[in-house]
Parts: sequence; C-alpha cells; structure tokens
Amino acid sequence: MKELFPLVSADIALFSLVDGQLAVLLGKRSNVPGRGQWALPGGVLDPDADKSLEATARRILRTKMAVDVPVLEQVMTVSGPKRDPRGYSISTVFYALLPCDQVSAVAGDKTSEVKWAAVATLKDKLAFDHNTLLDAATLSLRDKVKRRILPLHLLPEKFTLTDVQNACKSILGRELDKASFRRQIKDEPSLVELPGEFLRGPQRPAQLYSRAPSFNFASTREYR
Amino acid sequence: MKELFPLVSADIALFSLVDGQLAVLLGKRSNVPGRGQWALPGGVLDPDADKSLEATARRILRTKMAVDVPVLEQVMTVSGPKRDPRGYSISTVFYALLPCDQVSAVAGDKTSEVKWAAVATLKDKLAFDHNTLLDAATLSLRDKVKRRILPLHLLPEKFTLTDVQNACKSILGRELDKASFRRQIKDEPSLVELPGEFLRGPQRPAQLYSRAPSFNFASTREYR
DNA sequence: TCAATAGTGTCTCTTAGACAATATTGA
DNA sequence: TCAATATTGTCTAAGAGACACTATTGA
Repeated sequence: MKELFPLVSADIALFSLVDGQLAVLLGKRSNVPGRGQWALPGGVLDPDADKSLEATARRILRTKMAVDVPVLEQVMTVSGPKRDPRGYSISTVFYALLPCDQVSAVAGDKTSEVKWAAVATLKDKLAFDHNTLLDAATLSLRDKVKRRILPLHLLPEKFTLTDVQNACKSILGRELDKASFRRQIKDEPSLVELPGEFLRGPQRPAQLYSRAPSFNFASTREYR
Repeated sequence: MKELFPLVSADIALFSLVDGQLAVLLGKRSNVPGRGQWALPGGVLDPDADKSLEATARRILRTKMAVDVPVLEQVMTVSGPKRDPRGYSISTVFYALLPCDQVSAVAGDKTSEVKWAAVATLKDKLAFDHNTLLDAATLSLRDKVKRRILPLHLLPEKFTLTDVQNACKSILGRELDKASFRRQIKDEPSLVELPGEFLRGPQRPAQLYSRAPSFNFASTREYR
C-alpha cells in the first residue's frame, strides 16, 4: 500500500448508555504511539478500500469492534504537525450511537483491551488530543438532542418514554421535566406506539414504543 | 516539496454583503481540473508552512485574495477518490466573513478572475462539488445567526441596528420583524453604542454602533 | 408640511418549566 | 391496601411575531 503523507485517519466516539449514563467506547493502545493509554478507536484511511472518511470510520468499527453502526455523524477535522509523533496528521472525528449490548468486544474477550467509560468521568485521561475530540463529539451530540432529534439509536428496539427521557437527560446533563418532555415529543413521527405492548413491573405498566422505520437521525430540524 | 497522498486541501466560502445580498467570493479556475469554471477559492495543504488546515485556509486567502479574515469557521470535511480527477482527495471546507470593500482583488484587477456572486443565484454553477460545499457553509452560517451570534464581521466598522437586521435577513432568507429583532439584540454585549454618532439622511438619524472588542464570533451560545 | 426611516408600545399566542393530581399495576 | 411509576392537567412567565404608533430628521 502506498504510504500516506500526510497521515489521514478517522477517530470515532461510539456512544452508548451504560447504567443510564452516557458512555463511550475506548480501546487500550497496544502499539506506539500512546501504548498503554486509552484512546478513541481510530485508524488510517485506506484509499483503496474506503470511498470516504465515513467509510474509513465504518470499516474501523467493523474490523476492530465488530459493530455496524446505524448512525455516524461527522464532528470536525483536526490537523497539525505535532498531533501525532509519526508526522503531519489529519484526523476527522465522528460519533456513532449504539445500544451497548450490541458491542460484544467488551464482554466477550477476557483479555479485553476495550471498555466503556462514562463520559462524565473522563477528564484528561485519554491519549493524544482525544479528550478534545471527545468533548467536541459530546457537544455535537448534545446539540442534536437540543434540537429534539431523539437519540433513539441508543435504546433497545422497544422502549418506554421514560427511557427516551433518561437518554436525553444523560446526554444533556440536566434534569428534564416529565410533563414538559412528553409534551415536546408527543407528536414525534419518529416514535411509534406499539399497541397493547407494555413494560410491566411492580407499578403501572408503561407503553412501549419503537423507532419509526423512516426515522433519520442525521436529518436536521428547522428552528428559528 | 514532498508529494501529498492523498491530496489534502482547504476550500473557503468567503461571505460578504453585496447590495444587501449575501454573496460569496468565487475564482475562475485557470488550470485543469475545472479550467474556466467558477469555484470557491481553495488550495493544497503545505505541511511545512501550515500549522493546521485553518492555517492553510488563511494562507490561501492571504496569497490568492490578499485578505486577512477575522472569522474563519470550519464547516465539514469531504473525501473520496472521485472528487478530484487527480486522485483521492480530502477537502476541509471553511467559511469566512468580511465586508466586501476589504477585498481589492475584485475591483482592482481589470482582467480579474475573481468575483462576488449572490449565494441565492448559484444553483449548480460551480466546479467540482463546490455547490454542495457552499450549501453546507451557508447552512452553517445560518445556524450561527439562528443562535443569535450576530454576523457583525460582515458590516463596516460603524453600523446601525437596521444594518444588523438586514445582514441577518439576507443570511436567514426571511423577513425579520423590526421590533422583535431589536428586543432580541437589545442587551447584546457584542454591540457598543457610539454616543453622539448617528447615520444621517433624509430622515430621523440612526444610532451608530460598533463591535465590542471582546466579541468573538466563534463562541457558541447556550440554548435549550 | 411631507416623506422616509428610526425607534417603541402593545396584544396575542405558543411553549417551557414547575408542580400537582390522577391512573394502574404487583405485592 | 401500599409503593412505585406512568400519565395527564394546570398555572405562570418568558418570548416571538404581528402590527401600530410615535419620533426626528432633510427637503
């Protein structure tokens, strides 16, 4: 393979909900640079295989983490001669959403070098400039949710409105009023009520919903 | 200079107001590919000279257009093997803001291959995928203004509130109510009233304002 | 005086947030 | 019945849009 100059790569913040907290998938670096440190999964562009940097990101998640993500959003691109000791590098950052039970790399491998980490607890603990990248990705996701694009891809196939509210709460980092939240999503076409299906427990059953097939997380939303 | 692979470059949508309309600076391409077509100014990363792709963009504007821009915002990065006939290419798109009278390249050169074009009139008239890039840049700028970051860098040093309103109107593409607009920007710390200075004409004089020195267009704004 | 634009006041409607009230289940 | 959570109703305040009114200049 022809050598790349500059070094062009994609890094991905794969978000999920772990114990109701927003979490991100990290890999422990097994090679220099940054050996032994935790970092966002990433990899170098393969011009022969990748139709775009989005394709690079998907390939990395597929080969390194064995996941296919339904949502992949570009965040920004960082560049410079000092970011990577190997030389001038360009990195495009993405974020992806997935229910954490769909990532087997974590639980399956005993000598696992992959883990979920709560986003809120990750101050300055990552390799390279990955804390900056993660912060940008988190802000970008938060922005989406503020525009009322629901992070339904973090949830299992069937979920309650309380689940949706908790997902939004963990992303926005603040409490949400139940009544207000429900008013706001009441007429969301992305939510499909599943008639007769309820989540049962030692209390009043909760209506179950699923994502509308037409729901497109990437779509924007007009606001004034 | 070491050859780049892939081809990494920056393209810039330099926005301004021309006759009250949002306009973008275009250059006619003098070389293949795209010779003779109009395109956003852009150029290839110089790893020795550019500390980042932002620096690339600034260098291009400085050398090709002889302007120093106060605002430069990253929009997104496009990539792929087919975008440019020269091979696999990565391009990061930026937008910049400037009063059009600060760009001399247009008026100064009789055989000028540079022009301002009203953004609203540019359907599918640009080289490569530059219409897509311009659309993305325009949306990104619009987004800023929707968050009440005022596009003050499009205006001259002294301006009236009506000027600000017209700038926002041309970016948002819709009429704005005067009273409502003024209520919204009433307590903007970015606006400094110039006591005793007025724009005079055949009507009631209009208070002049200037940008606050601390005004930072890049800063975001919290919204729920 | 009039034309023209600057600048302000007021009304209505929507909506977010706060908080309370009611509903429905299993134990 | 009670605990627990789901779901809904109501009040209030803030703010946007619409629109009309007043203010101040030059001609």
